[in-house]
Amino acid sequence: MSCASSESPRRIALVDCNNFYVSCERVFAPQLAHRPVAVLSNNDGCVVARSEEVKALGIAMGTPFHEIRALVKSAGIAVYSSNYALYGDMSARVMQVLAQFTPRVEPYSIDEAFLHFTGWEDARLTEHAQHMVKTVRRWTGIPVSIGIAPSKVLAKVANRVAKQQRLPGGVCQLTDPALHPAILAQMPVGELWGIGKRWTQRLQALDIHTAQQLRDSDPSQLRARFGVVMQRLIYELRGVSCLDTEALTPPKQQLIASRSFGRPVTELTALQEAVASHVARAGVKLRRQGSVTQALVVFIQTNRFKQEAFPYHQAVTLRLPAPTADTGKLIGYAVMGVKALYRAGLRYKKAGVMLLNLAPAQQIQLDLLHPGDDERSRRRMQVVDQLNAKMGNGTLRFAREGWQQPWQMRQAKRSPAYTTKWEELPRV
DNA sequence: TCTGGGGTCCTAGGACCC
DNA sequence: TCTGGGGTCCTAGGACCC
Repeated sequence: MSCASSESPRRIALVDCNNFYVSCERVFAPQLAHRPVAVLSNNDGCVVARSEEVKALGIAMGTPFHEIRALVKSAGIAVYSSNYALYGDMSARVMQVLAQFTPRVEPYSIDEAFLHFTGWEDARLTEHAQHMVKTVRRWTGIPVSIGIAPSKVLAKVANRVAKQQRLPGGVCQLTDPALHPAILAQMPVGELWGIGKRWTQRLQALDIHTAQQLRDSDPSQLRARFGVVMQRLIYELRGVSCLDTEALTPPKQQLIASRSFGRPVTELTALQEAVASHVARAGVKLRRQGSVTQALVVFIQTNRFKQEAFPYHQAVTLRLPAPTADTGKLIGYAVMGVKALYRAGLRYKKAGVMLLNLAPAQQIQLDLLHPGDDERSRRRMQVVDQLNAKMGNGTLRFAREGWQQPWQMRQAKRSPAYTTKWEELPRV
């Protein structure tokens, strides 16, 4: 196992946007401040973001929306469908502001980034971070919290402390090891970054209940039981940085595009349309990162929550004769895959595709019998992508994606794409 | 009626090779 | 009568994350 050898100790800040999706909605709807606000997952299925007021009402992350309809009404909760055009754009703005404070920004998710301040004076870090919090708020409208520590896992812990205890300026600095035991002893082991449900149960069975107890456990013993990931986590808790600190996000190795349907789908052609449109979305992502794919997985499934007479959940993997980034070719394979999977008489709930074995378009092995995408194909896809980027998604699409698309997901309460569509600019 | 979508890393075991 | 040992690659599945 390779952990950081000690030159100067690492200083890692985790910047996390508070209730990110809710905060994005509030930026353009100031009347929502201090009101309970919730944002739903795709298809308006589950609650995926909650304002503090909603958390106080006892609504858990991931609660199915239909379970809380009554409460939504009685408590006057403002509910929104997910608006990824807005959240993605706001995320990019926040990251851009953060980049002004250090060149080493490592985005981790849509609402989080690790920033590297190794070599800075500890005495100046809190103040510097507080300045970041203020600047992000002023320039984007998004509130953030920051945790600073010698490792990523401890930076996560610090961030949680900053949020929970509402520390001044939204910042918690845990660079002094003397502060760690008291805080880790208060923290249930299951709330650590990297410890999920299963591991929590297994750790508790070993009488390890708090983060401090895990920190004090024997790393090699726990490695034998849980694997190297757990060993690294223990070192991270001890302030020894073991996790990668890559500044560059490497290209994805696989891409998934899938959706639940707004209502059950029974027809083969409708399933093929839906899958074709998922392929088109995956294709855009594929080309954006300059990759080609060598294998395609298609899957369709019935409603897993329902007692169906015939629960059906099947996938087929298609190895492509030559690597490609051409949506047209991929759709051709995908609709064949759907046909092979399709059983008449079932009510399908969800379908999707995965692109696997991605490789850089520049470095593919050439095959005399199965040449890859030719120049015409590349230029065609380039035109499609550019046009859709300029005129809006779906402006130019493949006929196989269908026109009416009655299977589209529900999105009844979506706010406007305030920042990415001219027609939807906010009026002042 | 209604229950999201998109990722990563690690490990174990089988196939195959020398 | 006898039937090794070690390496690599691939895949499936399990764990985790937001």
